Amino acid sequence: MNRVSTHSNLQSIKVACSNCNLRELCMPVGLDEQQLKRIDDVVAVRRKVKRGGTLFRNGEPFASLFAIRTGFFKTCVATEDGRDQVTGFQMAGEIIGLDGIVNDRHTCDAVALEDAEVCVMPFDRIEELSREVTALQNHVHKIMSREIVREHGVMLLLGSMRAEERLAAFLLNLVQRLHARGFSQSELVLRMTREEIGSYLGLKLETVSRTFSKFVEEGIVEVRQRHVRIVDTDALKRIVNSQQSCL
Amino acid sequence: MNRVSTHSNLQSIKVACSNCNLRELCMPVGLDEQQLKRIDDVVAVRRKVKRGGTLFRNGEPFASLFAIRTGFFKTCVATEDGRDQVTGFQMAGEIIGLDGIVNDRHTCDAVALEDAEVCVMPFDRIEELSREVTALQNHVHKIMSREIVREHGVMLLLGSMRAEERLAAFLLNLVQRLHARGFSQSELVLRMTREEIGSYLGLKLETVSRTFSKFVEEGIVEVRQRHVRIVDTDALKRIVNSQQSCL
DNA sequence: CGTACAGTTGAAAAGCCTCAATCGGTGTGG
DNA sequence: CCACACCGATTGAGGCTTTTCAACTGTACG
Repeated sequence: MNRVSTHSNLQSIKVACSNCNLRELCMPVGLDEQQLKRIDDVVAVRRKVKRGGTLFRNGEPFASLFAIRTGFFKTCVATEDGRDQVTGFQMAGEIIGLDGIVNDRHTCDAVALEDAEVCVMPFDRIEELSREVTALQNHVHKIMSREIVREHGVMLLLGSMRAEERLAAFLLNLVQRLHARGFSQSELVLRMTREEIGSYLGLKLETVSRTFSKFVEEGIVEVRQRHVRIVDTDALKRIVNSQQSCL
Repeated sequence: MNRVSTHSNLQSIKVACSNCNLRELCMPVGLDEQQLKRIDDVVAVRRKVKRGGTLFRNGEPFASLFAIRTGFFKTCVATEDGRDQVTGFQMAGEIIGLDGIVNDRHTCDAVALEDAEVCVMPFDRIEELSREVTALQNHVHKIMSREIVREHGVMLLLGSMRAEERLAAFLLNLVQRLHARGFSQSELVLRMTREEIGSYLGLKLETVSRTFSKFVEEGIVEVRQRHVRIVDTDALKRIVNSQQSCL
């Protein structure tokens, strides 16, 4: 099932971006041999996180960015009064921890939704090397900018979409990212609960569940627990761009 | 009224961060004489934008970041179907345009809500110089990370707060940022319409208006058009951290 | 096999939105 | 200088979406 399952159980194995099959996702392209070698040195160690475990927590000192090798994470922020908000779901090849740079402390929690392994990239090493390798510098900037743009999209979703539109947009986004990683365009396994989906989408879990049921009734998707099969992708796309645009 | 109103009308005046009174807001601190000089060279020109004018638009090629010298901006994203979402309000000393880095095109509009002037900072120059001046490199990273963290906060607001909490959080945030720029802690002039506030907060303009009225009734603020005087800051803070936390 | 937890579904309530009318300031032209 | 128009803001009434509370079902795991 998992395309990227060729990792060793040994922590001590030589970690090398240069022959990592996820390189195209988290590293810059078009590097020469020598630059690749140097980038290998950035990734010092890998780290495993069990399902339910945290990669980092709000308030912890920030030292490294993490590239996800396998597994699935959520990041969430919380207020003092206990309310919390999922700010994103991250999968293989994505970079996590950018929030910690500004104050040298993490400002959210990163929780593994399934057993995961990440590449630890000490941020001072990244800064050091990106002073010398222009492509890496540019890449770091693009990754951060991409995260800003992604969050703009979430703000649009939270600020102006109704429940059906939110869930449709969510499913399309997930399946698109999974497809980019070699998975199906129409089938996916949700790694998160209805409550976590709801938190991300600004909805209560009951509303998420009801909206799923509605999609099923309308023949747009098939749902069996966390297994989702998208039957009518175009219908989902139409829902996202609806906005009762009969004007 | 405007603390930073000593700008010249001439475009050709020597632009220098080294003696800009906003330097502490947009540039790194602790630079030596020589580094300051070099940073002066990053800011090539200034640009004026009239009220209602755009600094950049969605789809336009990205080349520069902009540091706001005077004036007030909003940034907004839009869907094809015409719905749009204000993603932020920016004031003097803040950096705008980070969204453009990832695809070399801007992905949102930046609109001046009052006559404004910005420092144009070509991004390739920034990258070039930040390879040599570590403090600048670090600063750029922190600015981007700060934006990511800010957006996390907006997501929390949009995803889990009710109208009163959103408006209270909004007012507290605005007045805090204005205070950091030498303005009053309790009085402010809104540069945006109720509709723009609503768009940012995921509410309709009528709801914003009603919520203002409610705050007035409760003696928390005084409102005369866009002039707002915060009478009871603690009450606003209590509203933000409410979450019917009688648990 | 039973317990715990995730998910579903129903009914009622709350909150926000929509539509509509009105008010108030600002700016313009007669 | 006043009348009018325009735009932003306010307020009311009714409707719709989502939430809340509750009961119940299904699945996973010891």
